[in-house]
Amino acid sequence: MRRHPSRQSIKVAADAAIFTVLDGQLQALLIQMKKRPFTGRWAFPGGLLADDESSETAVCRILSEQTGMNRCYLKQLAAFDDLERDPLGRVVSLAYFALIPAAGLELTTTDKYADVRWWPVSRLPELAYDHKAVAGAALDRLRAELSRSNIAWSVLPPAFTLADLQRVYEAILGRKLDKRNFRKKLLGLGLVKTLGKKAGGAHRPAALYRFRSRRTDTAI
Amino acid sequence: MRRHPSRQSIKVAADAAIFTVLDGQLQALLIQMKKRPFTGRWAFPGGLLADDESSETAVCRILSEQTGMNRCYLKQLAAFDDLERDPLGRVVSLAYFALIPAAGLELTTTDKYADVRWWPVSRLPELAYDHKAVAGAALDRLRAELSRSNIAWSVLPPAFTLADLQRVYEAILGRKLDKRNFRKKLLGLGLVKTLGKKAGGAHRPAALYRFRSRRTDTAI
DNA sequence: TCAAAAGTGTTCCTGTTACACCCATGA
DNA sequence: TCATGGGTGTAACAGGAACACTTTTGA
Repeated sequence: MRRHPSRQSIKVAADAAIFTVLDGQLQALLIQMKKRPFTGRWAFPGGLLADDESSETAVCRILSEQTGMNRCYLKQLAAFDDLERDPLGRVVSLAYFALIPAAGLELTTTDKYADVRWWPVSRLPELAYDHKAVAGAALDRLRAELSRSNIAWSVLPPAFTLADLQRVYEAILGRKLDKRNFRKKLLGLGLVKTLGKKAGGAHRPAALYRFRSRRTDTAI
Repeated sequence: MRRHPSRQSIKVAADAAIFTVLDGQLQALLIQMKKRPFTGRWAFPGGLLADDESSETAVCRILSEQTGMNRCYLKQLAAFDDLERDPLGRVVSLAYFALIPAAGLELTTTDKYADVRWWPVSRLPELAYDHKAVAGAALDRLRAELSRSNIAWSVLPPAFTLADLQRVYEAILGRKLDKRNFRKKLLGLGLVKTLGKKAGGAHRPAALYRFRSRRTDTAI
């Protein structure tokens, strides 16, 4: 029996698990809650959808409001719908994830939140709602995408060295990679193209590369 | 600005893309709509969540009501939330998918629907809502799961031959597989265990196998 | 004895891993 | 001249794909 569908009182929210590579570490963008019952806890940015908004539109608006972040390419992660995930009422959350460059992003939040900042994923604080599960799923997915797509591109500037790229991979995967194998594979994929030389630090300059295609596509 | 969240009027539904292998073909379970504007069109079983139901509970209830199907192990596919996906109002759909045995399932629907039946995925009728996109995503996912998990188990009886298993793989993937490679790989995985002999048809009897573990787990 | 499906190995190719040394530069 | 990070090749291995004949049975 369908039970009073016209009186359904479930709300729909969107949450965003945003990652970057900063200081050689994979980091996640979290906001600190003010309102009860999660006062002081950290959470992924998120909020309810407007009636005339798709979840993807909503998550972009919410990110802009709660973190100061604009423009991003998000992918849908999953729906989270445990009955008890929000103690204040029944809310189904559509979670998105993305990898973005931290450089040039000025983090600012509203007075509804106490703070916004990057947290290394290896040392996340206690999270509100069911965001620990969201974080786990997003991390798994991000790592899976890394080998299946060119998602790493989104975290790098237009020109970069292969060592830069390798550091991004290592930060996301959380383990060291072999330099020769990494270069062989990446160059073999033909996704990057060499440019000139880098006036590098105090040592031998590294070759600079750029991506052949700039879009973050699924499946190489 | 969050726009009147307390007055949000989005509804949440769950849809189920159920597949089986029947007559050597991959088939999908569809119901035929009566109500406008999709009168006569076919759709995946689905409906609104009750307030106290998780989407997974809801999809099981809905399947039981609309198709007569009980007990199933569903996996979440994705959320579909185009603003225009339901012409009667804003409905976000959480789509699930599963592979089940057709044998022993008596298909029955309610008077809200005109019919329920299996349709070969190679010749699906025109679908209601955005169910064409749901079907595409479910098929992609089903095929991906096939090589990553033991999902094929759910479509087979307790005892089966390797030829049976191969036919299931071929039906789902939509292409022929090499017999020797298939057997080598499957036996190498150590997921199946031999039993006795089959009093097969008019020819050499095939060895029977059973699954070592009966549960449909992700990742072999 | 024949028709039909069951069963069986090897070779090739490709992609992944492990591994150590020389090069170019600025300080 | 030296410290530092940049850059390079090869051998072993594993997994996937192609490919054809013999075996067992009931009719």
